[in-house]
Amino acid sequence: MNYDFTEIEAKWQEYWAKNQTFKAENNSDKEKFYVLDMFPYPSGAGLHVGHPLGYIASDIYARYKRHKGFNVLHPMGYDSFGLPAEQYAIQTGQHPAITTETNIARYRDQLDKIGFSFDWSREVRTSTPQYYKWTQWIFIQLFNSWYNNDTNKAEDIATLTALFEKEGNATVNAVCDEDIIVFTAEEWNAFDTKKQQELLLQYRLTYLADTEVNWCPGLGTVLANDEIVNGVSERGGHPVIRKKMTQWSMRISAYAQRLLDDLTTVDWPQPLKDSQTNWIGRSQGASVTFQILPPTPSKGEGATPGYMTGGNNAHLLLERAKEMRNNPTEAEAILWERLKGKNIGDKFRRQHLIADFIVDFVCLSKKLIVEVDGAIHEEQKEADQSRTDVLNARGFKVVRFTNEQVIGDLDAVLNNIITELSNSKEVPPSGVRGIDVFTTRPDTIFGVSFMTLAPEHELVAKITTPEQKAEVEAYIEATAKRSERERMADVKTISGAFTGAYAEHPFTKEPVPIWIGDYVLAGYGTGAVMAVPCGDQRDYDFAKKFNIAIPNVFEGVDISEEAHADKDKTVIANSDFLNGLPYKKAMKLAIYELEKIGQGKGKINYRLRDAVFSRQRYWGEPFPVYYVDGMPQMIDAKHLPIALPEVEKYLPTETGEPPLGNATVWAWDTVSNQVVDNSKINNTTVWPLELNTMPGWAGSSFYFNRYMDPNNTEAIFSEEAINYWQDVDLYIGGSEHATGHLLYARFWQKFLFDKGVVPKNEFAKKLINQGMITGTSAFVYGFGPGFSVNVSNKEDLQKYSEVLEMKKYVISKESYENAVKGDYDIVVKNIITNRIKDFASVGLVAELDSSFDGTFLPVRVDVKYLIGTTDVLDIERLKEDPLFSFLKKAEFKLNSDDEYIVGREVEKMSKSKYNVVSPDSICVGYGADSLRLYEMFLGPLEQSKPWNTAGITGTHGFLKKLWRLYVDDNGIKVTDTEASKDNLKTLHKTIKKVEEDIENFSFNTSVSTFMIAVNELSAQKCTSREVLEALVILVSPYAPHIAEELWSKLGHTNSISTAPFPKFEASHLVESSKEYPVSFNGKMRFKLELPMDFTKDQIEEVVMAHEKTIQQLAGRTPKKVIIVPGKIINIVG
RNA sequence: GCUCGAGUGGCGGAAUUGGUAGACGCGCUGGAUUCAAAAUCCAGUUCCUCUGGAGUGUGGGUUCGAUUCCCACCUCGAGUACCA
Repeated sequence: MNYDFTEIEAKWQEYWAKNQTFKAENNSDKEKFYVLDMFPYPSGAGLHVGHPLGYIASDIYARYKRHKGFNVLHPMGYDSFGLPAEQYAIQTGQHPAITTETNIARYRDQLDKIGFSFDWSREVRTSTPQYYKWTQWIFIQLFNSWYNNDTNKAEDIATLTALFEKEGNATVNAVCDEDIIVFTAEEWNAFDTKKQQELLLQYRLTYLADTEVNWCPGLGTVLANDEIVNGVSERGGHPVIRKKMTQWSMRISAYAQRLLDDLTTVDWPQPLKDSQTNWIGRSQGASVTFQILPPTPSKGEGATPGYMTGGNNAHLLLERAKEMRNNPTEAEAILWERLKGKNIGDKFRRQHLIADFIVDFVCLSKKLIVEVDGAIHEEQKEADQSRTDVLNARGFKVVRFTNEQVIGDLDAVLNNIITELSNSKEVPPSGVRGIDVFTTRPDTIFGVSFMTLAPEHELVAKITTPEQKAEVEAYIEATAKRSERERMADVKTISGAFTGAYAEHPFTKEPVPIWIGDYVLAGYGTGAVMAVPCGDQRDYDFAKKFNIAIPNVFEGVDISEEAHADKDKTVIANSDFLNGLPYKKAMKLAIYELEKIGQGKGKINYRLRDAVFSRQRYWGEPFPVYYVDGMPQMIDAKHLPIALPEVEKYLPTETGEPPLGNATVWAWDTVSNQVVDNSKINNTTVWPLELNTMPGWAGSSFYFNRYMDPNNTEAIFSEEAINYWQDVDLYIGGSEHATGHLLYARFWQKFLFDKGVVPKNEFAKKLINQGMITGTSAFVYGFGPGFSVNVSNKEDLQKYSEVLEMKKYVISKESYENAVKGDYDIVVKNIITNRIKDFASVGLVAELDSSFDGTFLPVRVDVKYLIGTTDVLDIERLKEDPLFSFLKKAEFKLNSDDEYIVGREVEKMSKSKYNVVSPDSICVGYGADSLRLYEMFLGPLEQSKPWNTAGITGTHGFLKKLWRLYVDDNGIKVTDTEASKDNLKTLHKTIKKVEEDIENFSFNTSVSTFMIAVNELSAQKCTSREVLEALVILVSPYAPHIAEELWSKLGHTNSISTAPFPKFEASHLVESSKEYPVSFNGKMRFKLELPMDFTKDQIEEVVMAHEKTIQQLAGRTPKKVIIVPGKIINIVG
């Protein structure tokens, strides 16, 4: 009986499916064990052999744990919302749900063929309403929560409103927006509902806000930071620009510290932890306020600061303002005649830039804006209102007059303006406000010799002096033009400009010049730094470039060449009260002193930003949100799920709204509590629904919990289920999820933990990153058109290309390698000669052009055209493939065996490199068990390693050998004969090693161990049931099909999957003698068999008398003899 | 640049607390079996100036003894990108 893997594997896969062998019970007396694979996105390309690597490892572990008596949860499902299906839908019109369904079916088919022990009754898909009902549910929970810093956890929003009602927000210690206003309980209670909702949004854990987002025009959506790689989108590689949009955000920053701290409590790979630590980017230091000095007469000629009030786009609007000034309307002209100079007591300016608006007239000292409008339309009113709001926010009062008023009754208008002017208080110069900076080195505060603001900093326009205005504006314009990518790529060029303004050093009271420079990022900290050139290389370089002083505040440190950024062993000098103190003490004291004068305090800063949660896409979870007067409202959880609506097309609408804007049935009826036709929107009971959808990471941030009770329709999961399964014991997946999925999932888990929904603060105890399997591409080496030919007319040119077309050559790798070195072998020389003859035959004079480097060209061919597992190319089949039609006429130069051997090179496995090997073809040729063993055998799980199909004959051969140990031509040959000592020794050695290996996730070495065991037992001609029955259980996690088959042949009627793992007994490994290695000066020279119970002295006696020892020593007397009984003998001398 | 990981035969890799470097497999070579091939089995396979010697990226160190520990450097891979 031969090992017929095809039949065996089909048989057992059917058996497992039919008997639900791997169904996990939520009620069990057994100890639980949860093994999880990272959620796959079912892509259209299907699996290649690299994908199942992690699945095989986790499956082995899951099966092992079942043998060890655990109740194992080992589920699988699909993260099925996502961009590729939607992109495909846009191109073809095919509904993404259909594409997704097809892809999943293919995935499932491939997975089934590898024999995984998944509990398929628990399968989930993020794109089904039954699943995303709970994604929406969690979103609502986040909306209804705020983060209380005092209790250090998320709490229901009701506890916050209760506080507001009682004592306002002054005493609330919450994670919230930066720009909150302070209000009392009375004020809160007096606010209307809309105002209250607005204020609450600043506290909610998911909130709607205007945020600078990464907008990707190519994909028509915003992207999270982790979805951008090198300044372009991760998917598709489209450019990304910064844009301000109203978006849902997740207040993940509230959890920054806990996400960092709890990394120490999980057993995850260090590089992964490092990358999260990095991403969170905690830095401890102080925030320090520098007062801005009023301009001194010598510097500013008495000019009042605060003249520059433009916003970020000032440089673009200035031209327009000039133009408008030159072309005033009639009413504007009349009014300006009366306002200009100081005709009515205060100085007015016209067509002045404030924020991003050009206002008609402004009195800066009184912060009064006068606007003259033409005919007023309804829409214009709305726009004007929002403009007024912005200006009000900047402290300006806006009065409006119509053209008619100005022309008709100018005096009344002027009186009105004079009244407003007298009402408004004198505005203090902006100099009294300070610049806030964050620094990690408050100990070096006496080394500050300048300050640098980001060019985008809002203060820049306010403090720049008239003298410096032109330079500063030119610089801002120049940096604005540089794209984000350029700025990132070029960190060497130091640039900046002086604002002309000065700040006051908090301790020395010395003036500190304020510069702007693009090495300061607007998005980090406060967008401003106190520059300490002696202690920071960037500040140092900047100071050198612009000739700014570099005071040294370090004792005994030379800073003539570069800054001294070291903290340890640094002693502070030239720093008043900090003199002589080491770094840590100086830091504490500096903060203490800053606090004393009210100009600073200790602060911890995080790089982690709140996560943008809106996507302008169709194929994602809809938000359970509708809008009343522009304020978002949650739909009650009992009406979930809010199903994704049907749309005509999957593109943004003509007005630029997200694809859901195309839906005609997408409004919320608050009476019937259902989604209704848009035509019913009446803004009283029927309201518009949210048009954005959720990002890809929403559904994958809690799926591991949903698997515990995936079909529950009443709750996200039952309490019994979550309390039994608790968390994931082993999580296996790729390292590419380090800062995306794994950070967001931890965030949601902590939130759900705070809310008492889950019992564990972290969802996965142990995590392993499996390495990549790379492909081995196949190359042939073409001989290109490296000839210079005298071509004088069109006809010649025609002939020239005909000759080139007529014959193409593919040379061997050796010929190629020599040829590129300029060393032409006989084959190449012949080709050249023939080629020249060919040209001559049509009357052309040709000559080899050795300077042309495309003469010899490696070309990738598909690895499926290699014969068997060899490197021999099947030229005929290759030539039939239209993809390789360019080789159709090529003449392949064969070797002496009449074969063409391709060159191989290791590269990433990808379709475009023609090196993809699919698991299906391996299963057909060698079987799933061979594939499983081979994937493990390739090398350590965590490392990346190249795939080479040829090697699979090794594990396949092993399985055949294993089979023959149990079965011969007459069937099963196992007997009840007693096991020999050697049999037991081999068995128990194997049990010990395999158990240790699995526990250490060292699967490659246990495959070797099996091979050794089978080799030994075959040599011993072992037929003992006792030994062979144990062996088949050991092998079963790795090669489950053959194990089941042999198990049943051994007479068992149940599945092997829960058979108890054999118990290791050390007694079988006890040896009576040891073959000692005898070394001389640490080099092993010969071996010596000695009894185990020999003492050191006995060993020394025998060894010293040994003839080989005498020969080695050649008369010398050893200085020392090291003997470690049971280990080694080393003779020194 | 910074952080992390890795460098061992022709190839994938093994060596558990510092104790026989190259297990196991691929490939290759030779042999057996066969009309022949496949399959299977047996033997060999780190290198060299080969009764000996050298050798785990390079150079140094600690040790009786180093792939393993320490220092410096080189190469490759991954992550990150002016984070104050």
